[in-house]
Amino acid sequence: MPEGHSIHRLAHAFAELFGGQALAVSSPQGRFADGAALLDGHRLVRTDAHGKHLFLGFAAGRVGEGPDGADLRWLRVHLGLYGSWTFSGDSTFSGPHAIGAPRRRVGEEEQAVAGIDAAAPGEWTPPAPRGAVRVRLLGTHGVADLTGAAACEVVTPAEKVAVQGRLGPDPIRADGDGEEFVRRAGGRRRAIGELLMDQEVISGVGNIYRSESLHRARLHPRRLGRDVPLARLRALWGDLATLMADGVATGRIVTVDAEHALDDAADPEAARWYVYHRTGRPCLVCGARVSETDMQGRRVFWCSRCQRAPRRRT
DNA sequence: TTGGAATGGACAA
DNA sequence: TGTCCCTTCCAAT
Repeated sequence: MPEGHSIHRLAHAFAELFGGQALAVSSPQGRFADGAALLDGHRLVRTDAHGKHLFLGFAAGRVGEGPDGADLRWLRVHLGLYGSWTFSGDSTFSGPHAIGAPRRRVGEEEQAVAGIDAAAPGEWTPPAPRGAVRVRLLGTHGVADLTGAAACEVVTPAEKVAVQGRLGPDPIRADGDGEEFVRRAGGRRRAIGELLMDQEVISGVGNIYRSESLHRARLHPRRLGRDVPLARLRALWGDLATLMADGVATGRIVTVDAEHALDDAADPEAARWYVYHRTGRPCLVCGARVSETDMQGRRVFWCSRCQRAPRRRT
């Protein structure tokens, strides 16, 4: 799935494209029909993102049926590994684009959906759903279709709070607390490569940011949390905050500093990432071959020279 | 035509 | 630890 930066971009996109509008909510696929009925005709009034969870807040009352009230109905969406949102709309919509599509090809960007021309306002009609669309949100000028999500449900404000309470600090959020990350990761007997992927320790980090931030920090993925000095954990948090904020701004994960970027036509990924999906290729910093191993069912990459292996414990 | 793999995670044993 | 779920799409048959 897209990592945390994409979810924050989605929260911004929904606020810009649909904020304040009463939306027609449906489930073309049918598997979310009950949830869609709870939201249909309600105004989207808030959006939020925490880690990889997207929250869309709808006013409790339908338009014209009494006050909105303080209570919101939140649509909680977790894209999982293959979920995606696809947007399209008229010429006043910010162009048809998909955010968070499954990235079959590594390095693929958020891309415009081909073959859809922007229509003038009033002449636009929503396209037929493509694929198994779990939820369709239809506004005045555009539509957003959700497919493949691992989680999609309507929750109460209290339930939203409960979900967030289980999540670790998010480096992208204003309330993201680096010291909380240090507390949750420091002293732990688990590998730092596992801790970074544990959403209760830090939320929003995915498989690319994991390998890349550890390389930038010169930390081996198997180094135990308790063996990482607190100052280096703080630095790791700070670097992730910078990298992920950049990801929110650009929609791309780019972790290679300019001084290390290669202009190699045979290896276009070389300009973006130090080690991710670069097994056997030279490290951009030292030239040693990039290594790969499995860590809890996911691939993790590192440079065997820049990131020294921890001493074995028995 | 089939089958992995893809930037996750919940749950059972 | 393993299993399962959700969808897409390209490489290998």
